[in-house]
Amino acid sequence: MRLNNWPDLEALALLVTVSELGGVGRAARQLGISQPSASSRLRTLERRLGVPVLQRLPIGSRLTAEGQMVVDWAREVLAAADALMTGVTAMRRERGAALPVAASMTVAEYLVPGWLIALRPMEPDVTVGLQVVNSARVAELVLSGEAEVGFVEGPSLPVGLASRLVGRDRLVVVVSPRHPWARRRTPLRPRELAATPLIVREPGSGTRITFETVMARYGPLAEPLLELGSNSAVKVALASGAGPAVLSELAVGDELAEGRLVAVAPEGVDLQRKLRAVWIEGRRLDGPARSLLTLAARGAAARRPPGS
Amino acid sequence: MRLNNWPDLEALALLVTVSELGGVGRAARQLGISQPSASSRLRTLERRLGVPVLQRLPIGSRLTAEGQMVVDWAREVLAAADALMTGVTAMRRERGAALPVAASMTVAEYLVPGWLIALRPMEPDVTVGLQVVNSARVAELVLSGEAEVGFVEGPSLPVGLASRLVGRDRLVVVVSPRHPWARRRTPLRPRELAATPLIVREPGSGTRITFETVMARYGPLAEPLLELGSNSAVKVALASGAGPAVLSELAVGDELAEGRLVAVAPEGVDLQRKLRAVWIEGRRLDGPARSLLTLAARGAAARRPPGS
DNA sequence: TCAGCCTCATAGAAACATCCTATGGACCCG
DNA sequence: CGGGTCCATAGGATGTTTCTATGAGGCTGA
Repeated sequence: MRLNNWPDLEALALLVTVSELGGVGRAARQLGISQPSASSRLRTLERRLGVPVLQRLPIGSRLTAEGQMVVDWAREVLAAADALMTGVTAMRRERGAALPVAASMTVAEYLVPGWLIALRPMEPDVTVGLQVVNSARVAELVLSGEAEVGFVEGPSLPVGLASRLVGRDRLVVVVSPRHPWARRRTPLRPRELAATPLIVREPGSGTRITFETVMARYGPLAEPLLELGSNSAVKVALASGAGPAVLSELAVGDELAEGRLVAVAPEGVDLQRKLRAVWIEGRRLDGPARSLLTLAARGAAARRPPGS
Repeated sequence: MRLNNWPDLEALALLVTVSELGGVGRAARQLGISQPSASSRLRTLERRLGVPVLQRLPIGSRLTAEGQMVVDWAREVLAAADALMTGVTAMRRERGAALPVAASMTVAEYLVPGWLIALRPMEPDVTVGLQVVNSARVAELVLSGEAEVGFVEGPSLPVGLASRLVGRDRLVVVVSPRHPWARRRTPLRPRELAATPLIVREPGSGTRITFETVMARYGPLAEPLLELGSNSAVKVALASGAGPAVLSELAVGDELAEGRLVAVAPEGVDLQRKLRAVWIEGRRLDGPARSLLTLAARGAAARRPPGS
């Protein structure tokens, strides 16, 4: 992760806008900067990338073939940055949010920003506040009224709360492709898994609790190999070849799809868990809260696995 | 897509490094900048985000809970930016690349950067050159020796080329959740699909050719509603509610999972296609080319759908 | 108890990039 | 050939980042 030579997100956003509007000046106007400023920024970007991305014509500007690719990649970067900023903005509002939300870490990290981005065009004036806490505390916050909607993971559902399924998640045992388990032919027995020191999330996290609850009947768990405070810290440890880890499928979906990590399914163990929206029982949600729930549930419908 | 207030990628990379090394000064040293510079940049980042992310202690710095989230989100942003820069860097090298590669657009856009990032630690000194062209031209470039390895999509495989499966992809018919088809209960008949004007990629693209080849037997296709030059341009059109589009599943995986787009499967039509690495028949690949193929094939194994 | 070593923060000057307004060159159209 | 579009360049103001040098605080071991 070297520091230098990262592209400038504002320049990328400008380029994307140029590709949509077909002109440097038009894009500048839309983004509220002057045309020469846009022109110069795009030139700087091109120099930095080392590839011409724009074909300047007297009637506007079109992308080169390379520019096409850059724009598509840039959209991914900007989408991730938008998720970051949306999440941070929601976390910043402690008081005074029109829609206070509490979510457990995995849901907050991987799902909430997407929902908020989708919510924005539907409810442009609503400020959402986000508290990231463990599932037990989510329930407390919702019951006390400090959060209007909560999102929890894991098996238990406190009384007094109504809930709706917003997604399913599965804990997966993953190893680096270089790890011996990546090539094992014999199935992984639950007892062997229980006896193996693992890289896990910190105590109290939903991921950890779910795993320990499910594994309880297969005997005592070995001491963790390593305890880390976030999903991505676990992934970093995995990347350097360290032992098996337990993570949410949401956290490692891309890595599994691209073969950067390998999942080892323990035989006969159901590590699926439900992700639920919760609110005070009997209370009728309306307005922004209702919109948010609809969005969240829509994702659940799409994500439902074929066999269930 | 407003211009202002995007986070600074260099600052995010710095924060991620701090989280890994546990200290501002240590991170600065690793990134080759001075410690006060790092300190000031992090302060600017915090002010911009509006949330304290670091707990400064006399023995180092630890992340706050918010900082943990920010770091995890930032890793996603930086991964996307890394893919962009890796792709652009590979495209820039016209001549003199130790490993010249040609790829069709979908493969180049969604898979090649990941492979190159994974290849980097294995072959640190190898410069990869990337040409993004349509599948027919990929075959030409490989046969003429201008590319050592090629990646193609689609049904046809020219003679004289050996190939290896590196992934499967499926074309999907997608609509926005607001489109009538998102709620249709009756199955989509191939003939109705053929008769519907669609948003499609430009003629000559692998996506378009595959679709037209498969649909040929269901009667003549309606004139396209819109022809666009890149996957993400199609997605933008979809987002504003426009009619059905045909895209690669690779391009819309996230949108489907999050419910931002809805897939409508045409009844009984197999839109799956194979993604293949190709090279000159009889030639034995070794060195970096072999490593690249191994990486690509590894992804294919992980991505193989359960039923095949 | 205190020197030495670590941590991060602050100060001030130099370098750099971006911003703007104003202008110029190229093209199209009536 | 004027008037509209487009993008590029020039020049000066502004703001940010960079560096080196120094300060404040805490741990550690003599």
